[in-house]
Amino acid sequence: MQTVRKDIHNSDIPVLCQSCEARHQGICGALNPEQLLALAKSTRRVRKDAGEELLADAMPISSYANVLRGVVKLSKVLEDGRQQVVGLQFAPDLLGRPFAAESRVSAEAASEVDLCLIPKPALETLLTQSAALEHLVMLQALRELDEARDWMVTLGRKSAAEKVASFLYLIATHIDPTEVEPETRFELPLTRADIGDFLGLTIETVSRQISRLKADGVIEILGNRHVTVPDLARLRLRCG
Amino acid sequence: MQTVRKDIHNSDIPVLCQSCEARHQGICGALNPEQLLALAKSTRRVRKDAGEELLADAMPISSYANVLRGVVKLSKVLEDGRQQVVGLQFAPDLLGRPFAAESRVSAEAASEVDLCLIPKPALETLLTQSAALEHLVMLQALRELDEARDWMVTLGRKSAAEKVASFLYLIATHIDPTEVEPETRFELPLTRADIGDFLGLTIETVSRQISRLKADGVIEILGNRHVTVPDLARLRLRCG
DNA sequence: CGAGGTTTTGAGAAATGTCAACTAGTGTGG
DNA sequence: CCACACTAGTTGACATTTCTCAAAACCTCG
Repeated sequence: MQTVRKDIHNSDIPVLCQSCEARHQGICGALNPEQLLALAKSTRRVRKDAGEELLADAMPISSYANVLRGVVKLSKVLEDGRQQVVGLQFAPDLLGRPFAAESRVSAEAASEVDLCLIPKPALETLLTQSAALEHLVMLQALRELDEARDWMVTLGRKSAAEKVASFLYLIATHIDPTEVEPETRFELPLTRADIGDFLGLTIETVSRQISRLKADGVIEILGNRHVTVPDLARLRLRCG
Repeated sequence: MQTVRKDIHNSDIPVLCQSCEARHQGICGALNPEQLLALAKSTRRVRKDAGEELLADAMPISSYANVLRGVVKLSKVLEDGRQQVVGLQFAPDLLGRPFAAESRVSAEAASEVDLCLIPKPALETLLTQSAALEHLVMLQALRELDEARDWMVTLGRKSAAEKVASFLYLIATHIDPTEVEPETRFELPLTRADIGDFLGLTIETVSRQISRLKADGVIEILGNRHVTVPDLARLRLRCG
């Protein structure tokens, strides 16, 4: 069987890629061992601290990157400084807009993140060679489109209370890439300011709604960031 | 030269496709004459009136469709009935979520529209055969993602006045698929209720903001739908 | 011309934003 | 290891925006 053969011939697979999330669920899963080996020659693993800028709006892109750990915040800024977070990326998403000379968003490490940098030409060469890879990239784009549209409903039609509940639910269901089940305990990867920019609310309104959820027993909070959700269904009910 | 040859051999191209927008700027441009001919055998042109439902959320999809004329409204509805328009499609967009068994949005003709229906299996067969076609479909998905993210900024961070101005600007720049320049006179393809659902506002707020733009001389309105924008730069300024 | 639906306008209510003060974490240097 | 300083988060009072409900005006179409 193919899958067994693959495991037996694990030595074909670059060491760094062997346990890599991107190979199992991310775009590298589309590559055969030779392609993976060729790609691994030009990739580079880097760790970024929370707050570091990864990609600036309207700046030329030199690299794509697989998100291996942590959360990346994608945002757009109006001339007068108003900011909107337009997406979050979790492992094993591919970071960077394919087939564009420059980014249309800015990307920032929301938490500490590990990235696998892929030089732009390396990925684009592979994309022309592998229809399977291009297909996976398209599927990610379609998934991000679905997520963006879901979020538009939250931004346009939900109350502040529903927005905050929706955000917490989103994090619970996405924070752990290896786990299919939502998490009941997690660290918030975003500051209150970031949450506000994601939800189209002020920092104060976010804080008040979190306090309310806490008072109502829907969530527990330890320190500022550590959240426990005793009953996910109850949180889900608050999402509108 | 390829392009000249193509024009000389126009007889290879199905009659209905010859003047079709989708062949020039849409996804059919990726097909060679044989593929186009094969596809044309199973496509069907239909006209839909404003308000007709084209695709229901969570319903199985049997067809894709090229939008040839008019405006299609994509929307999502919350359990309690709150609605959010998550996108508008203009000619020559492809309607329908590729590689999904069911739609995640509902689609409705916002104005009278002409569609070229493509049976799901026909398009999906072609997609596996033509990397060029899949590439165009991906580019449309990426463009829609960019548009969705732009709109998230409008939904999350703009005032009601800026939202309405942004909407009018969007229509002015997209209503005519053959024209690169924004239009200064056009028919609004959406009712006030639809505009409200697109902007996350009530019908009354939309109306008030339109009245304000009219009073300020930024736009002129004849009847309920016919809009003239004497100075697009002035409208652009109101978009925030 | 009239009926039905759509749009506009007004007045008051509710939600969210703003500004300011206060509190609680977090990290650093003695 | 503790104390201090700094940043992030919370809470309160008030302002502003947007929503809600109601009525009137306006189109569109038969």
